[in-house]
Amino acid sequence: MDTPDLEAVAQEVFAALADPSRRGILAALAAGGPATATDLAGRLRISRQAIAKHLVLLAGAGLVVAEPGERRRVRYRLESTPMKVAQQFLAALARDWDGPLAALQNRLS
Amino acid sequence: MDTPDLEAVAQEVFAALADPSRRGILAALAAGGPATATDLAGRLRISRQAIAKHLVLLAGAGLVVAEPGERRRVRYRLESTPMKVAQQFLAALARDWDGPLAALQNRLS
DNA sequence: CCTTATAGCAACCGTTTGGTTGCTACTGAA
DNA sequence: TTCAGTAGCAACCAAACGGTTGCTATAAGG
Repeated sequence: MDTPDLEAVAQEVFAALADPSRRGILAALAAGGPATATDLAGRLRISRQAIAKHLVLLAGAGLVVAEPGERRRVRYRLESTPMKVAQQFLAALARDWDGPLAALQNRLS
Repeated sequence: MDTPDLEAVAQEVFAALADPSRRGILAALAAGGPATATDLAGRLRISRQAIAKHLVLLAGAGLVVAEPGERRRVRYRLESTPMKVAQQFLAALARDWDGPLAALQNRLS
């Protein structure tokens, strides 16, 4: 209802952002724009397959979308909306904690 | 650059919040106030030692602080400040992604 | 003293995870 | 057709993770 699968999205975003390699991929995409797994493997020091696995996870979390391009190339583009959901989740959590009457109030906006 | 050790704090918070048991512990603390590991083990369905390990990790992330009480009891209390840091981290990330100029600005290598 | 209840270690175990290597399939150019 | 480049799939491996059981130590109450 008020908390649909917001927690599920937040969990996936947290798990995705908890890994340094994944954050490196996201940073590379943010710095250089959409790129392929092979391209990303060239910039980072891990193999293309490892990148591909991370991209699958990131796509599962919605942080990245696959854009099939010409000549069998697949470019990945950043998507910021799930991160905003996670941000709201954090804000709601912090709000509940800071209220010393958190146990009494159960309302969510 | 403009990313101090903010990323380190964010990583620990993300890793801590990615686990359902850990979120359960935090929810229990938010609902019932500060509690001991033994007390938490009674509410959740995992052993006290598992709780204790999670509390060590949560304390490492700063999400929880240990308060030694009377009779060798140790109560754990929530701390929301590191979550606000992670929130800022998410906000900064989303801001960079959404700005299509960010790619050009960071392309100075 | 003895009992009770708590916290802190320390192994141990099954599963997950991050990463590698190797192979196959498809596309476009020489 | 052959070749170079890229994506996808599948094992495989070492390390980390979440959780358990078992033990020790210490503090208060009988």
